[in-house]
Amino acid sequence: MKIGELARQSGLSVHTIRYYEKIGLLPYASRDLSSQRDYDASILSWIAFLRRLKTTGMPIRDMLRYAALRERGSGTEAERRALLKAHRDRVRAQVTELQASLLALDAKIAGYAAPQETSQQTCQERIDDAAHSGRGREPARARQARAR
Amino acid sequence: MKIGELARQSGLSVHTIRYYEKIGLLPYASRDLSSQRDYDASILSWIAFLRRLKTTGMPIRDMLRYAALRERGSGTEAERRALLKAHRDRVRAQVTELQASLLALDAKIAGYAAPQETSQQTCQERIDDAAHSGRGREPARARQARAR
DNA sequence: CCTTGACTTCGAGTGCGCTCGAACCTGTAG
DNA sequence: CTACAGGTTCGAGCGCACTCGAAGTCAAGG
Repeated sequence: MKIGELARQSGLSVHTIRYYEKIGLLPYASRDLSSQRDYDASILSWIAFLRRLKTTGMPIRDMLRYAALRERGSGTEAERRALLKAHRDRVRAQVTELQASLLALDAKIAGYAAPQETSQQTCQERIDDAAHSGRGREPARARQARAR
Repeated sequence: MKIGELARQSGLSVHTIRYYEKIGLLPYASRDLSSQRDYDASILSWIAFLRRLKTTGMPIRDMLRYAALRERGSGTEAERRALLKAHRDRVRAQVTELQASLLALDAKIAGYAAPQETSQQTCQERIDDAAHSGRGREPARARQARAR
């Protein structure tokens, strides 16, 4: 499988695949006669796993640690396992945090009365949301910077 | 409250507070005689809310939209509500995805036998993890780039 | 009077994870 | 033969969200 095909099948861009190889996330791919990368389909499951790590928020430098252990092969299982366990714990904590935030968001949304369903405006400011409590400050100041 | 105190109480750095004001996430703070920012304690709940949005992965440009609506005051409730609902849906989807990933991680970890508890090395490679399946590729290539 | 420390503005720098473009090579189809 | 679709390497650039440093102001304490 050449790089374009792998890109199609894996969902990574060709650029990203080469980038991943360069930094060591993907093993150095063997090249054919004209030095084009030739991939085995088995790489797909590794990429899928990398995607899992990525979507769960693992930084690349940690994926690199795992990838290096994998490259080293057997004898590194305990370490890989420990790495994943630590990551799993972080993900669990993150899920817990997100769930708490969901409750907070639900409450906040409920605070903004229903839009058509019941009434138009009720007790929004009871939840918090009081931006204008201060004195008359500079009204028309430029005050934008980046904010693209 | 001066900026240093707000930094202490909010957990943001002084630099970040000024940055947030500059881009419009925090309202322009009134200044005292020597043009030092003077904050009302009520800003703390707004910062706490911003933190919620941030920890749930909302990009700053979206927080800016919300902040702008808040600044405009009443009449923007429906829009704010819609914004939060859309965000909540994304967070929910993310939680679902993370939970699926947790299952995958659990399975992967289980694949790496127990470290002391049962045996030392069992059926790791059945799960996937076969880095070395190819031909003899360049063994000692430089191949590091960034990877800080 | 002088130091200290907290504040001010401004613009530049950082770390991450890509993303892109330039310049070049190669195999196949028309 | 030529065009073209793919591939190659290399280094530069980008978007995000800060983070920092320089140079200056100001009020209170010794």
